[in-house]
Amino acid sequence: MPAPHARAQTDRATWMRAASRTLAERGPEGIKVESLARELGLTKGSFYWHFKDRRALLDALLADWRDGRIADIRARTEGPPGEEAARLRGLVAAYGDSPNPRGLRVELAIRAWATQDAAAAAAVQQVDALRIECASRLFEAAGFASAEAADRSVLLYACLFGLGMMDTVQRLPRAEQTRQFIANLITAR
Amino acid sequence: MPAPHARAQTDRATWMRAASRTLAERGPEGIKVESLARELGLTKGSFYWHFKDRRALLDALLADWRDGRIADIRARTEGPPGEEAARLRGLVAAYGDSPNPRGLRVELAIRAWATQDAAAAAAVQQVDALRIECASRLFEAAGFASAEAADRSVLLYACLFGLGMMDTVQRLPRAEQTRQFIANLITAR
DNA sequence: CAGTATCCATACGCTAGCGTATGCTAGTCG
DNA sequence: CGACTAGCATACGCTAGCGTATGGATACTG
Repeated sequence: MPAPHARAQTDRATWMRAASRTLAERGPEGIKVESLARELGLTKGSFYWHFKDRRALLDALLADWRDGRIADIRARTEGPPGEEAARLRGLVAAYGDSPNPRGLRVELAIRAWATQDAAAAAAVQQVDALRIECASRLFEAAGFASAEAADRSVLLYACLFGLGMMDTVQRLPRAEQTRQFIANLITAR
Repeated sequence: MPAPHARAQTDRATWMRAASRTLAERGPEGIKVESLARELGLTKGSFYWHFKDRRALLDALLADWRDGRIADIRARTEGPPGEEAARLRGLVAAYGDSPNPRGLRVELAIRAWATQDAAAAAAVQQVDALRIECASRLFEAAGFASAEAADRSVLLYACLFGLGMMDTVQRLPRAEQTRQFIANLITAR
């Protein structure tokens, strides 16, 4: 019976997608079972069939986000040797591409959430640790010593999230040049 | 009748202080009239005498924060000429001093709030604009051209907030060295 | 085609929290 | 000493939202 299982996964994923959108737009407190149901044209009956309770949905969101981030980091940083410089450039440019894309909004929402929620904090911590580790390897391949490579990795992600929180600045005309300047400072010897 | 007026201000301020603590610890959604009342050993009767409604408390918090930040920036960056270098060092070291102090937690809570609330966004925007402006002047006094001074100011605050969001990294043993490394990169020629 | 599992709707109880209406008390003032 | 006000308490109505209980439909299975 592959069909029922597949359908169950699909509809559960539908709830998750709606919740993820809401997380980006209104934060975790904005994720309400009955609101999602209205939005999807369903009822709570469906929700409580797919999830034990509201918390289970939140935990599933966190797990999905964490796994997705981990896969993304690996994809961006691992690979055949000799292309570390290109991967580093790609990493630095990754989030800067579009202003406040969905991924960044979710990221910021979860990081804010992490200050109040242990599970969110744990997810953030795992993702951060791996990010620093993988980025450090690229910096080391670029010729930086171990300690400085780690420092620059921290700097990279701090700037990423920090700039994401400064909407005003992000919309300034010089925003693109500022991002370029910062990117150079991060990677420059 | 100076006494009644003074007392009214005092008790209003009591509500505000409690709300500010809650804002730092649980975010704006955590600020609930009846919770605060329990915490203060009072009742809603008192609250609704001092504030029109819950939103009035939130707006008052935002106004207080904005005014406080503006005063703080001015105090840190303005003054007699010739001491710009010292003031710049002080500015860079300001938030880095203690890990996640109350001020930073409030800051992050309000910035997260600003993604969903127009009033919070406006407050953040005003504060950001003045910060960039004042910090830029210090960088210019340090010899940087106008555009680069602005870029470095953005970088400074982005790192500040970004590092504040990375609790994990903040608690690492090398955290202090990392902060130093970043501070140097921000101010170095 | 009877049985069973899947998926969702309906209907209910319950709590937290906002806001209001009104009462009570202690000062203040004429 | 009566009237008035400031400051708070008490009690109420109301809504949003969580979770549960139960019924119904659809589709697959033997």
